[in-house]
Amino acid sequence: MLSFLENVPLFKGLPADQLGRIAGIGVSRVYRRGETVFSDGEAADGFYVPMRGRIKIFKLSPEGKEQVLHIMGFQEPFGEAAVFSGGRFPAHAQALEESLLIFFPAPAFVDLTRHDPTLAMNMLALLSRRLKQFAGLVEQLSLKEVPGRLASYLIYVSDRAHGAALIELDISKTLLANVLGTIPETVSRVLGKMATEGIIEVEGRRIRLIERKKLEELSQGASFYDEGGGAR
Amino acid sequence: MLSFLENVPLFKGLPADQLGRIAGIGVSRVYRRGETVFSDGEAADGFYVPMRGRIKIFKLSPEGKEQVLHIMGFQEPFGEAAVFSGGRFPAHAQALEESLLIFFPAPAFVDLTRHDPTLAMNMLALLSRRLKQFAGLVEQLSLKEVPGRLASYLIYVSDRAHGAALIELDISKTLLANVLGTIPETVSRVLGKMATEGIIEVEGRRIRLIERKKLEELSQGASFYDEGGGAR
DNA sequence: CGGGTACTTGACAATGGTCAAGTGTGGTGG
DNA sequence: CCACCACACTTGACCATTGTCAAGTACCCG
Repeated sequence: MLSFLENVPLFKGLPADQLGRIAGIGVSRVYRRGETVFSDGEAADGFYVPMRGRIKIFKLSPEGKEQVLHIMGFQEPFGEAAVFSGGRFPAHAQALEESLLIFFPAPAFVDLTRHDPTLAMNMLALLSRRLKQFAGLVEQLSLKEVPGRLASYLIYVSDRAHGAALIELDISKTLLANVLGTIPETVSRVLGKMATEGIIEVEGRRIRLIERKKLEELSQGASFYDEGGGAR
Repeated sequence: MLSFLENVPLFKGLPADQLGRIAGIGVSRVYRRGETVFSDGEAADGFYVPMRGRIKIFKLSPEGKEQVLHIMGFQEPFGEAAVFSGGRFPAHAQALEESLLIFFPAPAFVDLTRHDPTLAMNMLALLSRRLKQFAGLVEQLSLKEVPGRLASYLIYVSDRAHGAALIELDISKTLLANVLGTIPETVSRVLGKMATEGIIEVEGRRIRLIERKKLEELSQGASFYDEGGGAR
C-alpha cells in the first residue's frame, strides 16, 4: 500500500514517516460492480482513495433521475469534504466496476492533517480544485444545451488522449447521459444528428471527431472536468 | 478591522497575535454598486471577506445569460478556492450594492495558513461546506423543475427568518431568476401560478407562505444553500 | 420630471423529456 | 456450450416545460 500512497497527488511531498502513519490508518476494501460505497445523507466516517476501479458520485431525485457529479478513478480521493465539514456525505457513491479502495477514518486522518502543514495544504489544493470543477459543472448544466455539453465532453475525452481524433468512450451512453444531465434517448439523438451533419462518426463507443472546430464552437470554450473559465 | 476579523467564522479560535498578523496583511477596499470585483479566468491574487454589502458570484454564457453560484454577504469569504489551487478565479464577482471588502493577498495568506493548523482546519471546513453547497446547487438545477427550485428558495428564506410565514425577498426577482437558473418571465409566471393556487400570496417582494406543506412537497426536501441531502 | 430598469402578461417556438416498441449483446446459470 | 434474461441502445410519436419576443405598466433614482 505504501508504494501506492506515495504516488497519490494528495500525499505528494510527505516524508516517509508521515506516509507510514497514513498507511497505518488506511484500510483496504473491495467493492463489487454496482455496490454502494456510501449514500447521500449518511453519516461520514472517513473518505476513500481508489487503487483500482472507478466510483460514480451522484445525486438522486425522488423520481429516480440521477445526476453524476464525478467519476473517480485511480488516485482520486472522494468523500473528503464530509470529513472536514463534519457530518454527512452530500451524495451517493457506487462502484462502476470491481474496485479496490483505501478507506481513511475521519478522526485519525483529521488528526494527521492538523499536525502536518504539507498534508493540510495538499488537501486545501484538492478541495479548491474540486470547487472549480463544480463551478464548471454548474456552467455546463445551466448555461449550455445538450449538444454543447456533449461537444464539451467529446473534446474533454479527446484532450485526455492527447488530442486524438478517434476516441473511445470509457462509460456507457446511459451513464454519459447522467453525466450530461440528460437521458439516453437524447444522447442517442444528438449523436445521430452530429453524425448526419458530418461533425463526427459514431460506431458503438468509438467516435471519430471529424470537425473539431464545429465541436469547439458548440462547446463554447468551456471544457468539462477542468476549471472552465479562462479569459473570454 | 480586528474586532471584525475576530468574529469571522473562518478566523474563529485563533489567538490574538495570529489575528493581528491576519489583520496586518488585510486591505480594505470599497466597491460601488455594480462594480466588478474580479472576472472569470482572471489571475487570482487573493481573496475577499465582506464587512458590508453583498457580492454576486456568477458564471456568464457567451450569450450573456448568467447563473449565480452564490451571494456572499457579511463575514462570508469568497475567492478562496483560487488562492489554494493556484491560478485563476473560476467565476465573476460583482458588488450588488456599495460594499466594503477586506482583501487578503494570496502569498501572505497561504504563508499564514501553512504555519497555523487552526487556520488551515478552518479553511478546510469552509471549502468543504462550500463543496456541499455546490452539490446541492447541482441537484437543484439538474433534478428539479423551476417550481421546485422556487419553493426551495422560499423555504430557505423563511427558515433563515426562523420559519416566518411572511418573508421579504432581499434580492430582485430578476436576480432570483439567475439564482434559480431561469429567467424573470418564468419566475413571474410560477409565482403567479402558486398565488392562484392559494399556496402563497405575493405583494412585490413580500411573500406570505400560506401552504408550507405544498411548498415542501414541491421542493422535495432539498433546500438551497445548505447541504441538501439528508437521509431520504 | 425623465429615463432606465423591474416586473408582468401574452403569443409562440423549441428544447428535451416521456412513453412505447424493437434490436442487439454480454453474462450467467443450467 | 447454449439459452435466456437483463440491460444498453435506438427510433418514433407526442407533449410539457420553459425560453424568446414583444408590449405595456409601474417604479425608483437622479
